[in-house]
Amino acid sequence: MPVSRYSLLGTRYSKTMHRWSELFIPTLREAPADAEVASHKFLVRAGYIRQLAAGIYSYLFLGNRSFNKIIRIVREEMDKIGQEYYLPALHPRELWEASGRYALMGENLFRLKDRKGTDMCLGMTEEEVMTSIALKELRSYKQLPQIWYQIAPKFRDEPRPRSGLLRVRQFMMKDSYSFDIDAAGLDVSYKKHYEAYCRIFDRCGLKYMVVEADSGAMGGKESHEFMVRTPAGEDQIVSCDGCDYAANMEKATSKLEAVTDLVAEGDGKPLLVHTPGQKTIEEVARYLGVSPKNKIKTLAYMADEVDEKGKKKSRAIVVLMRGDHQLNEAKFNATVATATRPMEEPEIEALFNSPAGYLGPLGIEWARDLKNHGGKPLLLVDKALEGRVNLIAGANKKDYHLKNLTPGKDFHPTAYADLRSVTAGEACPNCGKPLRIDTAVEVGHIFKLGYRYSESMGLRVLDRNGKEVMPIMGCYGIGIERILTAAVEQGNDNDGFWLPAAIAPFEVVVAPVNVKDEAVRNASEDIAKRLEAAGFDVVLDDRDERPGVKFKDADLVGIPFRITVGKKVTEGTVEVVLRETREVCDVTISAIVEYLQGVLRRSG
RNA sequence: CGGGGCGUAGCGCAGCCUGGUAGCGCACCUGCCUUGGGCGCAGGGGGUCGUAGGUUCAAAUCCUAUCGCCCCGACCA
Repeated sequence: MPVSRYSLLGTRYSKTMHRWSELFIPTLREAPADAEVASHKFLVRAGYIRQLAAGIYSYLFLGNRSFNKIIRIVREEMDKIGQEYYLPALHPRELWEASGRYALMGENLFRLKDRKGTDMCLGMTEEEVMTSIALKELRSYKQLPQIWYQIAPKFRDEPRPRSGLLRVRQFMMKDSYSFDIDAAGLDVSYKKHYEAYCRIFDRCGLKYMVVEADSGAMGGKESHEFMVRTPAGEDQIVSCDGCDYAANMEKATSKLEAVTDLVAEGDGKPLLVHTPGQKTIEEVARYLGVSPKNKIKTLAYMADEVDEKGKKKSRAIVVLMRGDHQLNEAKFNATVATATRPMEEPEIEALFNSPAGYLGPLGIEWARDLKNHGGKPLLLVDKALEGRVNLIAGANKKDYHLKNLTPGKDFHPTAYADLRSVTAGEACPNCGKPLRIDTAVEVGHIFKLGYRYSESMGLRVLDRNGKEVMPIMGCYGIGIERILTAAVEQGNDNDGFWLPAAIAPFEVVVAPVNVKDEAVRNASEDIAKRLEAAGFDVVLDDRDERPGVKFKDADLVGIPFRITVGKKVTEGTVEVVLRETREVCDVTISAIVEYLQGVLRRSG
């Protein structure tokens, strides 16, 4: 069977040759006005999707075919490492309260009531459901490890759905969960996912990169994101062309060039200097004739917390950065493990006894420890300031700054932490070459969860000594429509897009130039049938349309190969057109199957 | 949630300021014509002007409310 070729690609959709004239492929000459990004415009124009509501889309014939091909690849690879489940999307409130996420997820969780008035919600992910199964069923270390997954719709009431399929409210997700007896086991499950994900994205034809990611405030240890570079993306990733370093902005670091510290003035003690009207870092630096690198930027935040009794309390958190550096709020929030907001003017006055613009770390009693802070304000200092001397900061007095400030000597930070956003061109922490920053779409995420759910939901098994232990978990996600979206973003031009053959709705479109010409028509039918028999997903454009119409549609809808059947059939020849390069090649009709198999093998 | 924009035929838009017959291009239907890049000619169908209320002799147009969609920001295990 020539189908053996398909063990290579493994994407054959169904054993049916489709005739364009009988299909519903509503292509549009113009994109809807509200589409901004390329993938959104083209998927609508190509008749893949139609919008139902903000962030909610219907998949038409072509879209669904591509979608199913992606799912098939994901399923095949996941089946190699885990077991597929099918879990409900409709969850009882209690389940989410058990994990503490009912409150945590806030407005992003879709909530509804059943007829009896019972609170329900729509699943955003399935940690709770999977863990509850594990909770009821897993008893012994002998049953571990387990990897369970599903491919099912997820619901998130996003504050702002956008960019077509990139950020939506209902989407298809492959989510899997691993349960291991110990951290070493989790390492294995994690690695299996890492490798499976690489195979999945490779087979889907994506040019992706794997970046170190922040595991957030969830207490996880290790996390990687699978990213596809595209200007349409919402994430920023930092990477190095010189080595394989790559991380997202929340995690990225860089090697900083050494800074020349100022020489102490006077007796070396903090020295008050008059800086009338000079508020910004730039103004002060220029006024004093120093570089912003020798200045301290003082940022004031509040963490609003609610204690067990429901009482609100706010804690002041002050951050010191090098004058020319930007605070990364994700790093900051991860460090303090809570949500924060900038201080308001009265709060600044209350803590510093000074107007904004002249803030500094002196004269305030800071907490000694991040956890046991005793209600005192926290002073977090960015690592770039560690070891620096004779810096300049605000004096907490209008129109005055202080010179000769040395952290650890003149004031005592609660903690040093990496709080800085890397900027493009800084040196790679591994090899020193300049770093680049790109926007990207996150198509997959693997994450060592740890004991977050085992603990909150009370998951225990007996180990080989008969002792109760908490299994350790990992969770792993892939956004199905994001694969499609990223593929479209990755391959498009003015006329449309081309998908990698493995995820294209059809691999080949056979386009007879004139269906009223009997020789052309017969040859087209013959070619389409032979390709179909050889295992290709093929569509025959048998519409009685002018060639221009067929070519335009073929260019638009993402099919990677076109066979144009025209006058040259009388010589026994047709044209094979590669959509991506527009390379055209005359091929003998009798050799067409072998030819395409060869092309596919090279491109696939 | 803050800021901005838009809802008129399937799609893209004009008309609104200055109230008085609802229009254009594409798509669609019929016929003829044409057949290697959205061809041409002729004829034709299709719109509660997002919704509700108000002002007016008269509202797509002015006023109020409301719903929806898009963009920027905030948010995003």
